[in-house]
Amino acid sequence: MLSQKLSIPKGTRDFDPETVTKRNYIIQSIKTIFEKYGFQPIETPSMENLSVLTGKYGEEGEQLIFKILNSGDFVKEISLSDFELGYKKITQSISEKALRYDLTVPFARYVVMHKNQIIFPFRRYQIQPVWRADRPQKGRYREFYQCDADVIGTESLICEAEIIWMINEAMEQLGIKNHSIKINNRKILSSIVERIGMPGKETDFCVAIDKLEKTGIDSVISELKSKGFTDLAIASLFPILEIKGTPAEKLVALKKQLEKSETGSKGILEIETVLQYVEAGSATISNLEFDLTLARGLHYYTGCIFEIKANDISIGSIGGGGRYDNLTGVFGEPGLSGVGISFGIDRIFDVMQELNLFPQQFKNFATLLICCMDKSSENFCLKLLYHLRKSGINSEMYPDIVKIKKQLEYADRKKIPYALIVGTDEIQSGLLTLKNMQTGVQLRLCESELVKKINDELSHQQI
RNA sequence: GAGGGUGUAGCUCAGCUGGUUAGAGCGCCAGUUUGUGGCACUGGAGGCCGUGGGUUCGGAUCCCAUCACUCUCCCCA
Repeated sequence: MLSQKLSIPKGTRDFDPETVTKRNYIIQSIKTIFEKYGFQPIETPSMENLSVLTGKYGEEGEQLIFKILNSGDFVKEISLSDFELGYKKITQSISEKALRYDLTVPFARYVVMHKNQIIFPFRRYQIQPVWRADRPQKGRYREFYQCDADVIGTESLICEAEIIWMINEAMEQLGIKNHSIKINNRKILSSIVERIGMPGKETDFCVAIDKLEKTGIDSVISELKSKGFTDLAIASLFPILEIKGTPAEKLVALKKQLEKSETGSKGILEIETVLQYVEAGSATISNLEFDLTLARGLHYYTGCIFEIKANDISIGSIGGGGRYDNLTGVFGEPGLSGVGISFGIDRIFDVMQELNLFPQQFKNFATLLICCMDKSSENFCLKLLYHLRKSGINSEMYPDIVKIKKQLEYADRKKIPYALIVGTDEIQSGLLTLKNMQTGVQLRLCESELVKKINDELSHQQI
């Protein structure tokens, strides 16, 4: 045992080469789709001024923000009386920066700060880690990546439709076949709350109803009761929640229930329009569900909301988003409407890993290993190495003069498909020994034949 | 914030109701093969049994505390 027990902070992870390669595959796939839809990348700092983040995520979310201790003597500003005012007051004086909690709020800040140079409607994507001081568990980390794409500066519901296409394309590309894309509308939810006579209780309602699928009707009822919903209100909720069928059927039934509500009708029209747009541009998306119980926690959503679920794995949602009418308002720039989607790539990774959806050929990086037999052959090998790399063959050379057994074992373990054995025999004859590690077959070739041979075999494999 | 579970070799774990040198599989190293990997065989290294205390003639095993990890709920990606 080593002298010290090393560890990393709870909820964080080291990634080995294979894992990073797989993650990059996911990121690259999503990035390609974002760009295909005309989204442009931005990046923002890992840390924001604390004041940018506070007041945006509700009380629960606020607790989960990782704050950064001020540098230097941060104690000198604190007086004894500050202590009596509690930790919140102290926090203000010892921490003025924090790690970003999501990508949407920093994006809103970015939009306001750069509004004069941005071309609206602004389509941006952003793929960066975020941090939450949450308690880790399955599928939940304290450091994880989000892949966000948002359009800001238009109210057009075409953007919602495009987001649905993108989700669909991403799931298809990654091979997550059994998934659901859920859509709902916050306006519909508010009008339901209104209709059952509980205005102002929207947040409580959303939080409770969101769990319907997971915990069942009884626990939702008891949660609503505990939040002060009357029996009458709960009873009048049933006809609405019992609406079933295709999205179109649900909309018809819901219309009857909410016809008197202006907000409700507007929400329904929005959903209808989005569905119509989705179909106008492509065939029906069969995984798309209109789910009245979808609520989503973030309180800044005001219109359509989305969620992506992988149905084979119990891991929570693998992505979500929605429309927010006034996100930049808190930064002094009202009237900008936006809509966005966020993919949780760490969860997507877990899902793909469990379902074995990653392509197999990820394991090898180098295509060829030069096994150099003796000190006097080194210079010859180095020259060869240079030429091979220049010819586009990913190559490495075993850096020490050790037994060939050891060098081949190295190639084997790293899944390098070719070994090139070079010693005095090869140098004298000019014929190099190429070994195919999979078949064990060895050939004697000159250098130009070698390059051709490898390129031929590789291109065959890839087809 | 509330509640479970688990800490023994690098990894996955066994070790029953306390009993002498703490085990297995996999992995690692070496050899069988002085220029040939995977397979097989042979040998080897590697453990303050998470930490501290208690009960006992005797503790990996029982009791208490503590720390770490993990899972569920809350909330979220």
